[in-house]
Amino acid sequence: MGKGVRRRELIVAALQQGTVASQAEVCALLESHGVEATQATVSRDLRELGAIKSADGYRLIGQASNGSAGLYSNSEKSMRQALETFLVSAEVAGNLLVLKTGPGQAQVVAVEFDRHPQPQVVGVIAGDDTIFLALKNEKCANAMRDRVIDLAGLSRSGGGS
Amino acid sequence: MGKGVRRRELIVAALQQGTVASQAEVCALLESHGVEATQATVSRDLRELGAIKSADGYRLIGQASNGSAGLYSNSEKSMRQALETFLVSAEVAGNLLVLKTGPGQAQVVAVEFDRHPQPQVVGVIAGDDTIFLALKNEKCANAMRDRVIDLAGLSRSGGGS
DNA sequence: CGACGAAATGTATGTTTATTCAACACATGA
DNA sequence: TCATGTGTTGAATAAACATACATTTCGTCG
Repeated sequence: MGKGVRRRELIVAALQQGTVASQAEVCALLESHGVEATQATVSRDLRELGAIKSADGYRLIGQASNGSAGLYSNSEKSMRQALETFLVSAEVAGNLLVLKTGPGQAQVVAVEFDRHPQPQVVGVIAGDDTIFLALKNEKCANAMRDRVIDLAGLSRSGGGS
Repeated sequence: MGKGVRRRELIVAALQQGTVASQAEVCALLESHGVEATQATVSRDLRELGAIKSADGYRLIGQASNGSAGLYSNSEKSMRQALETFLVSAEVAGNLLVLKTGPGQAQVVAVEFDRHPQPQVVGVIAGDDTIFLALKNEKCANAMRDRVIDLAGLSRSGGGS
């Protein structure tokens, strides 16, 4: 687990610093920092990080306007804490991610999503013990579920049914 | 010089409308509008237009708004007023249309949708500042977003974060 | 410990995008 | 007219990217 985090931190740092033209370039950069990874892994990382590619190269969404982007920035601490404390389950339904918390705790968690907006999250609605997250598509929803479960420290097996 | 203008207009329109996943898809779209072009040409056009590609597909940065007049029945007057007053943004996610309002205003707007039911709207749920509209499909969702934005008098810029 | 399951990653390969190069269209000027 | 230059495009191809599947890693439980 920890190994991948370091790699993504490096990727985020690289993208924030200057533009990177290709995934191969990212691989080289990583290697120069002592982290080995193949293009395939970088491809997956970039998708997870919500990177976009323009004619200039890769960027993180909101990079220009918002200095603190990136999935693993320290601003995520409160998010993690909220999920660790309150999240009971996370399940995908189409492009919706449905989060369950203990009674009366949904708002607390939802506020974290409001506070740390992410591009692939289109909207959030919270009831008493349930949160609906509208994601851009089903893929995003699955990715977000995995991340949320990871942050909460839940096992990914349990799930539903 | 000027021949490709029509083609690029079509591409811009397509990108503003909804997500396009690949350049091949753009080619197909163009052909359906009677314009022939190969993937190579589309690749050049997209670079020229400053398009970016994310996991979701192609987008334009700095999208310009495109005014379009509408015909709206009298019964939609209160709807229009509510949207004009309260709507902040509207974004599609799958077959969902996610509307954002100011704090505490979502219910007011949602009530309008309840009051003026439309066949393509399958369901409505509202939180504090967010409304989820479930549409029959993604196409309906896009159409409804355009309509709502138009009624509210918003430009169709944003997208991004 | 060994077996198992989940997650992460690499390899190989398929898919998508960018570029090279030749052909064509159109304008200009001798 | 013909030669020449400029710009656009398609076909072929190279480069870049994504993904299916196999492998490794790591934690957990007997």
